Amino acid sequence: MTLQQLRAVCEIVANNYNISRAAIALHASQPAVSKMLASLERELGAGIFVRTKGRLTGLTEFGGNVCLLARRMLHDATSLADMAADCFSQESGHLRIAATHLHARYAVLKAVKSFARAYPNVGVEITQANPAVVVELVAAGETQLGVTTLPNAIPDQVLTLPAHKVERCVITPFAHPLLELKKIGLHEIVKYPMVAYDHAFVSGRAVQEVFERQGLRPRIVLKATGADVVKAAVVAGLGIAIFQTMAVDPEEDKGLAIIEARHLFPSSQAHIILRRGQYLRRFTYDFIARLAPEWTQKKIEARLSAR
Amino acid sequence: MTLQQLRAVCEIVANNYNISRAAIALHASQPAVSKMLASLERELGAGIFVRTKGRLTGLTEFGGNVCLLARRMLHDATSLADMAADCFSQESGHLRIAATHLHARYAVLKAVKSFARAYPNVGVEITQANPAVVVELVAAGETQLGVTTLPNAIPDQVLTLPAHKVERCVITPFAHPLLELKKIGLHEIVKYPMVAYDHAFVSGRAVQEVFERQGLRPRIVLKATGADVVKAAVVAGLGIAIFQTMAVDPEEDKGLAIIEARHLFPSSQAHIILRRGQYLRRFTYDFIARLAPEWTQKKIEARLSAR
DNA sequence: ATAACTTACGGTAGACGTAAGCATC
DNA sequence: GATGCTTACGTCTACCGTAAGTTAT
Repeated sequence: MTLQQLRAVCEIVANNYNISRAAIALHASQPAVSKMLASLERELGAGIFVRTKGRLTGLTEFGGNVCLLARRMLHDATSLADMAADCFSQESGHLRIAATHLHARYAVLKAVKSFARAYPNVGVEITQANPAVVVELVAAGETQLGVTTLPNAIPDQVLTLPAHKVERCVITPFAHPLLELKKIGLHEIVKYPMVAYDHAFVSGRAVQEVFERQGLRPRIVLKATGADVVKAAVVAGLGIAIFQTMAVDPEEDKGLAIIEARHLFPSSQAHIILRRGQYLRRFTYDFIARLAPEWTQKKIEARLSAR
Repeated sequence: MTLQQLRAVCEIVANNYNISRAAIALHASQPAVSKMLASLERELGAGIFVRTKGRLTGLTEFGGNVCLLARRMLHDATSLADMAADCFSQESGHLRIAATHLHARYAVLKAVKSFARAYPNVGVEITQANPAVVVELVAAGETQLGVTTLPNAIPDQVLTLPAHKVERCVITPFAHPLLELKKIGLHEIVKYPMVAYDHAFVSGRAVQEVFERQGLRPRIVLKATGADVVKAAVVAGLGIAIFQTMAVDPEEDKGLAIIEARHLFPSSQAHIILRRGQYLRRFTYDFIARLAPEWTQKKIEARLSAR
């Protein structure tokens, strides 16, 4: 039994039972992967994949178990390599992060800025995805950490550390009637035309529900999917918008006025997602500290070992 | 990184940092093992063992972590092989059991008798050891299961399933005055000379403490370390003895009379010891069922996955 | 015809064992 | 000198890639 053979099995599964694609992912020729699989199945004396009409179409029951154990073994192998890298030069390697668009754009990017200066030899990769996929990527070990609001289902392979809160505010052009008020409420906001996130976005839906619960129907003049588009629309005077406070900066966003509205809209909690049993490089802990200073290495290790 | 390299590391540790012995255990030449280690350390770029004066004397901090992960990976590998063997022919393989002397001699041996008939191609090995070592052997994966009373410390790698109780009785030669009594008590027993287990044995000490607590001092005419010696001494009329009920059989032990005494002496609990995360062959479950019918495969799997 | 897996075959890297070399006790 | 690890070297396996073969869409 070889780690390479197990790698082949996992990669074949990850590529929809297509040996050719798996071969590409493994930087190997297609027959080589075919033989890795064949030799492993011969050694174990049991089929791992279901073959129909000369193609792989699925895992046998046994194959499913193989896959689970193989994944764990391969994760352990990378943990070993990571640990080793930490022993001498802790300053080179790769840090892969999965995050939802907003966190990637602001919280993560801000942390990366200072991190990249401190670790010039660490390559940082940010993958954008929705919350469920972020968690999956971390669970699969594709990325060392994730930053997202929590999706509905959380596999027990991952650990979630609450980080910063996402508060909401109202953004308006300069010189808007709302700016005159001492304290704003939903009824004032709904008087003015509004630029909104598309429904598909979690934050968009959360805001919409607040209005619905009060029986209010804001007049949406534009729906957009990008934060920058929404901002530009507000600056252009198309309407006001409900926005994540973290996503707007008085310095950068000239032409925008910000009205705190955390009392009106639910704040959501950003979480850092880690994979249980994954060895984290020192610089990964450092990165997390830049993202959420309250999560020191000691605290994280305590959480990882507990339960 | 190769599984073989990891095997070498673990075996070197298991053999007191002696590469030569590890080589023998691995059925390989000594230079081969030396090179496995060297190539692994070179690949990882970090020392695993502490070398002083040209010899290995211990693990580095990193090496300790390597060892832990390596062990898990190798366990996973054997689990894979075991699972595979279960897929087609579930009737050949090896079953290794660690047990204390008494359980090995009676409970385990009895189960092995019928098991061996059912699985002629499964080789059974019984290792005798004291409770602490039994648990260690299971924790290390050296044996699939252990049968013993619980030692003081139980590592969390193992799972303990309560099995049969060990009750005590009084054995006497035929035609002994005690046999006339309807119900016996400590005060009656202490009147007669006694053959006893050596103090060193847990069961010997447990019995002795019962008398001491009552301020009674039985007259010990012989101390012996083997159950068979004690029995023979009783038959010979040297005295009576307190014995584990399971260790005496009216059929086999001619010349002995048995008086139940479970109300006088504490009964101890035998436990089946399993390693968490270890894949158990079907025949292993079958063996456990012969040992303790209440522990079905389903119940065991539930316990293994819980916590 | 194309996509996809397997078989065939030749080259090469690396793994292993024997033998020799060094160090320590 | 005995024990124990490393280096050196020759052999040989087995792994990999190229290329051809087979089968289903």
